[in-house]
Amino acid sequence: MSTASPTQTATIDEVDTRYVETLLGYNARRASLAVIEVFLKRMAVYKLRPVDFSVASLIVHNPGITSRQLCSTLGLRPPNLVGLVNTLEKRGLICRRPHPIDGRANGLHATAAGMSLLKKAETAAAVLEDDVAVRLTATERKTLIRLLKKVYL
Amino acid sequence: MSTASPTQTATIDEVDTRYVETLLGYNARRASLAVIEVFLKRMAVYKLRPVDFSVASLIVHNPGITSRQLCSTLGLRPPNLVGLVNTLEKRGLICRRPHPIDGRANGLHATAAGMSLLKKAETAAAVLEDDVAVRLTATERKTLIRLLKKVYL
DNA sequence: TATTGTTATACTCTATAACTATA
DNA sequence: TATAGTTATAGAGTATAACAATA
Repeated sequence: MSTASPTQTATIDEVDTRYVETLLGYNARRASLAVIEVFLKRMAVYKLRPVDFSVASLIVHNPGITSRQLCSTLGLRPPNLVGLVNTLEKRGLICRRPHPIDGRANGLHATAAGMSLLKKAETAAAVLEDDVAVRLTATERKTLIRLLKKVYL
Repeated sequence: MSTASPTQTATIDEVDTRYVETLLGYNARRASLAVIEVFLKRMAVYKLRPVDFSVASLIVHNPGITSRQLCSTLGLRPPNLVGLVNTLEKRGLICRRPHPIDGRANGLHATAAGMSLLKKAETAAAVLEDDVAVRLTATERKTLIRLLKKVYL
């Protein structure tokens, strides 16, 4: 009981976040945004947002991948991918080629410039992820990624 | 070298996602979106999006908290919080009261209806998080949350 | 002078409907 | 009839600038 004040007009000196911090969704979102924030700053020099980087990287590692396959893999809507691919193409990083089997589709391929940029970008990504995960040991980081996959895969 | 095809026109049967899946940022974002997707569906009955839930819950657990404190805690911009608080107030879930010390600020308080709704919503959140984390053991879930905090705190 | 809360507003991100060309 | 890619467009989310009231 003690000397309880009349609840009415309390002031909060330090916000009690204990409840929300028990939630997986809350923590996953906060961590995700923390990484993205650093990503945006560090990768600005390459003019690559997280989604651009994912798209370009998947094209590099999957020569001939189609837009449809990119959408399925990354959970994007086709109309929202068009602009991304157009921009990457205009920058000379990728090119559309006729699909060898399906006349409706285009195979997406990285250009030499695209492969060169992505190589640098992937190195930068590794560095920034090391920085973001500085409070985690190598083992903890592997564990974290393994457990995250169990949530969304 | 085997029978390598002229790289030019390959088709991708299965997308190779091994590289992006090594990235903490990629996995954190995918997991976050997976939880949010379920959250939106299950909490629609309470008309609470993740951000509404976080705001309302923090008000319940911190009677008299100010908008400014909510913004700092959740990483929101003040102009974007105004509408959220207005909506919660119009729904009769919270109320603004004059701040006991600072005449510029309002103390935010949950109404009886607000506390009642949040009690139900927090129960529903616990259930949906159990479902989302069904592939994780209780220990793994605790570990996951602990490691996520190491990323953003 | 600095801060809280607010309005107005712009920008980005995401979603839906509908069209074309091909399967 | 179904699917890949695209266009147009609407909606949601997030950002900055500027103002009144108070510290």
